[in-house]
Amino acid sequence: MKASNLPETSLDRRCENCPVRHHAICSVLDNHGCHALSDIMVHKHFVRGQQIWSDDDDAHVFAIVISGAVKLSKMLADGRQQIVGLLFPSDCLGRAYSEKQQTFAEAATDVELCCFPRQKFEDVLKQHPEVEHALFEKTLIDLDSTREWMVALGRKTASEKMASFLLQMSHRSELTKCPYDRPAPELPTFVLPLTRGEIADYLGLTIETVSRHFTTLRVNDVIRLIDGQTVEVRDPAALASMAEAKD
Amino acid sequence: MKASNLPETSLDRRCENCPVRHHAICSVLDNHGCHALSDIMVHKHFVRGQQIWSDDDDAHVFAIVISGAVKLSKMLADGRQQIVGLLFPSDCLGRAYSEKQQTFAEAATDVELCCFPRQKFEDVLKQHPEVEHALFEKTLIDLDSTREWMVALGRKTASEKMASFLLQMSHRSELTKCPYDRPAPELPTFVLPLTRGEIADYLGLTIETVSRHFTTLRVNDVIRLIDGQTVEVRDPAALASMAEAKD
DNA sequence: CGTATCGTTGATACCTGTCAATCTTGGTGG
DNA sequence: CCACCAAGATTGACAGGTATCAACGATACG
Repeated sequence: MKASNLPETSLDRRCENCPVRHHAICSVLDNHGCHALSDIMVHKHFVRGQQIWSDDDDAHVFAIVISGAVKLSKMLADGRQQIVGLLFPSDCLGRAYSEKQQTFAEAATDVELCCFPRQKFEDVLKQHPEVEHALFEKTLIDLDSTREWMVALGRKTASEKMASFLLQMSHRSELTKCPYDRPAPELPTFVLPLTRGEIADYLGLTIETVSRHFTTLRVNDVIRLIDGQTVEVRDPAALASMAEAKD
Repeated sequence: MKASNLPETSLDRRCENCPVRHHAICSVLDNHGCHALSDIMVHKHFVRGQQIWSDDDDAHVFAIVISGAVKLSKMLADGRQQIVGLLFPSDCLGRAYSEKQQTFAEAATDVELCCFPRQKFEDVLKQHPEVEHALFEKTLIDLDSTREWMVALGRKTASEKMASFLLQMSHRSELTKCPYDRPAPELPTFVLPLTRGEIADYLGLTIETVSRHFTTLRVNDVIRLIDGQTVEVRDPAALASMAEAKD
């Protein structure tokens, strides 16, 4: 799908009502200090598959994910692709202090972003060191999880990668659920934000291998595929043990 | 090799004479401001193979690499290992703002470190925002190169990985050479800081595969192995083209 | 209802891992 | 000085996991 340089709607949404107000880096600001950000903020919507920026675009935007999922990817000259990061609500999007983006960014689902002009955003970072510090800590956590994923890419088998991925998605979906929504112990269920091809690009596998392992997990009753995108984890313990050791 | 909790010599070295003074994060401080760091600094030596900290150690040390190479790695329960980062002079070592290390750190060669107690180092970061900013920018660069390496782990073939690794080592060695040392155009030559097994753990391959590809590169006259650890790149262009596309 | 996209399944090939033997190198001690 | 040994590196034979190529099925959409 094609990118549009000037994406769609621009809502005037108040920070006080923002669903990620208390989880994103702006949580270190009080409502007054938050004006520094809200003054330069623009909300934008992207539809599934829409490019947010491309590899060699100038890095003139910085954003916070409000809803949906964004995939960061890199490509080799011959088209092989690797997804190097998945971003969910409250995560930050964009490379501060660089003139160039180093990755592609694409909406994996429909996405709502809180966007800032990068230059102005960096001015805010300078004026509000506590925001820069929050962004720094988030970056350190990103680096930790990126390194964790390197172990999967370099050392895990296909089925271990699949199990690790499904666990990761399962945990991520728990975070966004309100605990009061699930009073009783149910089986973890979530909607995959990626197609089979994207999962393959995330795991360093092919579509066919991903599909085959979905089938294996299904026939072994570890998961149930409710509609191809919706996964119910029927045996969380099995999935967890598969993530680190061969079955 | 075993770790020693209190590594060896503690030199009293002046920052002014430090070989990484103008490349590490302390370069943003003038000689006066540098006292904040030098007051809490201790130089330590580690021999090749010595553990600097282990996976579940408390993160009570932060350091700058002065000489040598450090490998950061992660392990799976069954012993499979993945090197997630290589650190060279002027690079930073240690996880700020975390109580726990998330990786192993081991001296890949004999190493000299400029060590700080983490808590005191974080105090310096608080008092000198320009140092925290420098560390933040270094962390962003780390994240960029980590993501770049994910592409290699997930999507490149063994020979592409080998070529990428050798190019990376070649470029890194150029950085540490004084330009005046090599007035004439010579073939790039460098000493590998890693054993075959460590290279395998970095590339997500086995020792045997690494060794076979070294042999292939040698018989194709792309590289020359001077003594097993010392590599002369006889055909840099071929190496560069191998790094991204199958031969 | 045709078409496009995505996903599944099958047959086969090949790259890399595994297992094992041999070679090289460096260090140690008789 | 040389024999011996340990660790690392190389090479070979073989197996297996994943990629590749291809066909088919499912779903959504106009």
